[in-house]
Amino acid sequence: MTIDEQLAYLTKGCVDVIRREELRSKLERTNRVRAPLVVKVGFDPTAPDLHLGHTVVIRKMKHFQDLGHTVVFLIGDFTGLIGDPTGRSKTRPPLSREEIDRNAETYKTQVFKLLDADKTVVDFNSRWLSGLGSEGWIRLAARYNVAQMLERRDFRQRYDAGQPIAVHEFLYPLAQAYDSVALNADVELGGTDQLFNLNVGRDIMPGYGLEAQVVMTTPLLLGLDGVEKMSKSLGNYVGVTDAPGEMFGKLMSISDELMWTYYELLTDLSMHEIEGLRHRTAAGEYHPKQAKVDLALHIVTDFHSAGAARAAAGEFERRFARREVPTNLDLVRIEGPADDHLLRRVLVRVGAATSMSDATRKIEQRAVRVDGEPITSPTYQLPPGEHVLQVGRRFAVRLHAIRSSA
RNA sequence: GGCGAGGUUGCGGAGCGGUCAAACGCAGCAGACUGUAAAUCUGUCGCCCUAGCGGCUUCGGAGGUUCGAAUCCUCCCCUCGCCA
Repeated sequence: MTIDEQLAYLTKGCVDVIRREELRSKLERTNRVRAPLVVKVGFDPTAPDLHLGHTVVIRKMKHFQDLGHTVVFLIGDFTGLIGDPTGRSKTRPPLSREEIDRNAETYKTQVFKLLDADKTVVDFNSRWLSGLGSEGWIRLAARYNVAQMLERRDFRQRYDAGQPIAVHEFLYPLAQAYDSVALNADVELGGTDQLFNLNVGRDIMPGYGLEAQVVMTTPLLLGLDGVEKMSKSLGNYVGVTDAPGEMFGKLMSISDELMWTYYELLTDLSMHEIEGLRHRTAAGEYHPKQAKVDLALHIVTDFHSAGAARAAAGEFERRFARREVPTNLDLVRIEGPADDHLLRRVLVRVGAATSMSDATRKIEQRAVRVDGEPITSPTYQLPPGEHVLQVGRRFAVRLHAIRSSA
């Protein structure tokens, strides 16, 4: 790859690149002396449950790794004690060493689906921050001034509004910045919300006799709804540990428009290739559904395998496009007195309905089928034996009904 | 500290003594359609049952007034805006 191609690959999808020329000269130098760049990304030590939104920056790490650079996955176990300022939270209760280690392991199993485990450095910032000492902290704090701190928007707003800003809140960006010093980072990546913190590292490094790091930010990923950012609490997410079929199905539910954003942020395809696909779709040469299937295949392959992705695609086609009964259904035993075989109760029991009322509604809406036959009676009793129960298009199980008087 | 505004069903947001399980929008769920769990349209959207102009529990919390309260009164808790 030429330097220009490397630049394009590394900056694809990024919102800020500060500064592009510096990144270029770092790349030129590294190609010359064959020393990899140190690329640092910080992660919160609290329970990691990653979804595709988090993978945008992780994928960017991968891009650096693809080009032979050293990626440091930095777990902020020390900064976690401070908590990134939100204005509300006080210092957080410290996580125990065991909790931190456990969370780190969870991170690894999820993150190494994208990153190369052998080439990734996992580190903890307590390693240098807890030994910094009072003097070190004072020296560090002396590198920045209040006016600079107030450039951070939430600090500025609170200051202007006369709301309190605790002094320790200023320590967070400084600690994060010091991480860059300790690692002698060439590049720091983060979400757009991290721009200020990343820039602090950039600002203080020269004072420690180091070259300022390049700062790059990745955008927030929109969730499946295409409106809100992807978040677990909003339920519009795809978890990196989601099963292949679920992942595939969720991805097929995004809008045609959002699909192109996902192509940009969730695949390694170049912008040139993506634009090509987009034009062919607009021209009617490439079907939008096929484009979405291909996107889902890419992503499911990344987190599972090509085989699992193909299987998920086949199952999806069979189940939703052709409306056939899915294969490999779970088998649930329904055993008990007649009352337990009331269809509504069964729906709740197997998780197809959230309440008896919900189950009744679904039956009334002709959404419930037993052995392919729509059931419309709210008082339907499941006959003994084996049955396939389908509720709506997305839910199906095999049932084994056994009557007993007890 | 001073002065205001408000807490309603997942979210937003009506209601301001009975016809309120509570308008409307979003999300959700289901149906039709289709190129998919896209889009669009329709229905639904507290809980329970023997399914009915049925029963029960909801409108920050606790009391009270009334035949009857989400709607009025009292106290309490919390949030938010403006001034300092």
